[in-house]
Amino acid sequence: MNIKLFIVDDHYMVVEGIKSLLQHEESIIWSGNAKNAAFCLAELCVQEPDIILMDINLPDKSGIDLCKEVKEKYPSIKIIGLSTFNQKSFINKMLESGASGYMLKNATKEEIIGALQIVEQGGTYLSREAAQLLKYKSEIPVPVLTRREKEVLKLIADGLTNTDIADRLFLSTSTVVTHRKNLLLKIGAHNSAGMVKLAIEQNLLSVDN
Amino acid sequence: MNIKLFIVDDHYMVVEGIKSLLQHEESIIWSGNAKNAAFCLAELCVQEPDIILMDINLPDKSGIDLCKEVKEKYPSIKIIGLSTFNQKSFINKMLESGASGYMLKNATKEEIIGALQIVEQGGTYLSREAAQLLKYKSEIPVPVLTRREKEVLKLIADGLTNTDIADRLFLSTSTVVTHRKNLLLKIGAHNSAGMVKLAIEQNLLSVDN
DNA sequence: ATTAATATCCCCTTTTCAGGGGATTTTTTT
DNA sequence: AAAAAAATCCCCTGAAAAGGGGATATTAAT
Repeated sequence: MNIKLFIVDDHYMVVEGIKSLLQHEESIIWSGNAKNAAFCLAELCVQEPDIILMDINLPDKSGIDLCKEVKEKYPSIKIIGLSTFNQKSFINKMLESGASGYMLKNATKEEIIGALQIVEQGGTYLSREAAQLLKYKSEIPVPVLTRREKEVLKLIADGLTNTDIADRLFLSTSTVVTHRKNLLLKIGAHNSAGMVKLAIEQNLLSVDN
Repeated sequence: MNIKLFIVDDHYMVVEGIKSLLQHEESIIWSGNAKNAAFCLAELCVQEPDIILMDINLPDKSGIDLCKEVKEKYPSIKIIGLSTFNQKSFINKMLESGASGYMLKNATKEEIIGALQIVEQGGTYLSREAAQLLKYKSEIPVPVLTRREKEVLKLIADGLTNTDIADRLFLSTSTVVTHRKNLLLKIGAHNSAGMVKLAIEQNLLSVDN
């Protein structure tokens, strides 16, 4: 069974590497590649592949959002997330967005081919590392924060006092304190300093880098 | 002038991609590749390349440390850091460790070749993004923390109180408070919550993920 | 040996936060 | 419409942090 493969990744050397690794595989047909989400969507109008290897960090849109969009418009296309990050939150988000797999960029040629075959047959592929990560951390649920809680958390992490935050959000200080308490409970921290770190680790908060 | 090129990266598709992109370049000779620091060092005993493209996140040792080690043992080998991260701290550390350049994995074939030529001629290559980053943020020096400050910072971020930290480190609470004040000053934060986020952004603190 | 940097520790005051309790109103979900 | 969730706001208390000042001892660099 031939698999038409498409790659979305702004890392040319990754695209070229996969092409090269798979060039002698007769069951895999090169469908194309795109360096960002927009080009990918434009290409899919012309020709639908069977499987997309999709980098999760694209320059113009997250792979997670692109995955959702592709699955809505082209439900039969299967998607494998591709990343250097072995983080549960990314893995979960990709799977929840409709991806059929998650592969790290350290995958060997054999692993790539194996993943493609599993996914083409309707299965779900997780790299060894990804599977391991989900196994050990599956008992620690990531808390669900309300919209307001997220706002307050961000401002706490920016170093604002309760009074500052109240002014910023046009609230009473009491309200902010309540949100802060709820955040501490949900995130499982004893104080705000510790909570900021945990929130970042749980991907509840993003950092500039 | 022929350049003997060696690559250190655990991402097979990256290695293969670069090989494939450069296969028709007559001035570039394939010296070899290694998937981690140990294999790299073993290969260098046998044959010295002119330039090493070195991933900064290796499985067994950071590229920064490997860079230092290689420059000490083989001063004539030139090193270009290779990464998906465009972060000032990584760039600075690689350059300080003796690297002659920093390249992102989104580099085109032309950019790779250009980088190799510049570095082979004794210059320093920075990708556009890296150069841009250093330009705009060059006025914000990353603070240098003392050994003790780093210890205290870590424990603050773990959510410990001053008293807890003092007990942990066998110090007076006053001492911990002094370190905490100095950290706030150095990192430019108004309180501990904000400081934790800034410290992570400035790569003064690492997070589990 | 001298100087500079780091580490250690203290005083005081004020501000801020965290813990515990409570409630009503508004919005969303069923 | 009813129930659930979110948002809002308050009371009190004590703990903790932040701001300002100071100092000496130890270690590292010159």
